[in-house]
Amino acid sequence: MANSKLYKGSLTTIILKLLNEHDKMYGYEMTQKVKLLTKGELKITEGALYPSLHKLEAEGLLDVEVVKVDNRLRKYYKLTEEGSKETVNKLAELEDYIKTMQELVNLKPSF
Amino acid sequence: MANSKLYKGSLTTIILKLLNEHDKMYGYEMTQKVKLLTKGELKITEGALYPSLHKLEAEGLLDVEVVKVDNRLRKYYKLTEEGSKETVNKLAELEDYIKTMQELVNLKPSF
DNA sequence: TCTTATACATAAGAAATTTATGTATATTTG
DNA sequence: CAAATATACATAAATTTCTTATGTATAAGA
Repeated sequence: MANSKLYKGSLTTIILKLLNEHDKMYGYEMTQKVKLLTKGELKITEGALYPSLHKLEAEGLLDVEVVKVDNRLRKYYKLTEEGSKETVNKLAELEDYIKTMQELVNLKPSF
Repeated sequence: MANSKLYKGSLTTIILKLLNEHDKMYGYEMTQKVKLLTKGELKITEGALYPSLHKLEAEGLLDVEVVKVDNRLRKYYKLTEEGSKETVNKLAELEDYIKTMQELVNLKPSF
């Protein structure tokens, strides 16, 4: 519940990265995966996730396939070709940002 | 003009870090410093910066001192005691976040 | 049976930016 | 010397991107 707040702008990249490695995933699965991978550091809330998925789909970066499992719906998302390209961009962007911020916070009193 | 967009939430930490190393700085100076330090990667816009400085001051994290130089105003900001404490927290928070995100983006197809 | 987990969804509100303007003085450049 | 650029502040409107709060429905576990 604590400080698992996202730095705004990173959620899209997280989604794309997950789908880049997993071929297809559904929303709820993503929330659990991130919780597990980050040991609870990061919590993707459903209120942020589902609208994001819809937006990415509308932009043509994701395709969706609805499947019924155990009498419950699942919406499996996967990257489109355009989505794969955008993933490369977004990951590069994030890594640049991380690098830049890391340099900033590591600056010594001498700068 | 390109992709120098900030991940929302990081500006406050950047300001605090700058003041942690520099004792006192004025707003315009911060924009130039960050541009220089990050080779243009990051651009702190004045529309974001000045309201942030005002907020930090209102919260008691910064003290301000107005000085006239060359017939122009400068507002020098410095950390209060509380501001110094908060700087430690914010930096730790950011480093945690960076670490977590880096682990996420570096995951291999095996995860 | 009650709670928790699974699985989707949306709306209201908040936070933190971007973009667009505005004011004013100083300096550089053609 | 006029015009453009740099310095230095400021605020308002719009946008983006979340959080928080709700809601629906089924399944599983205590």
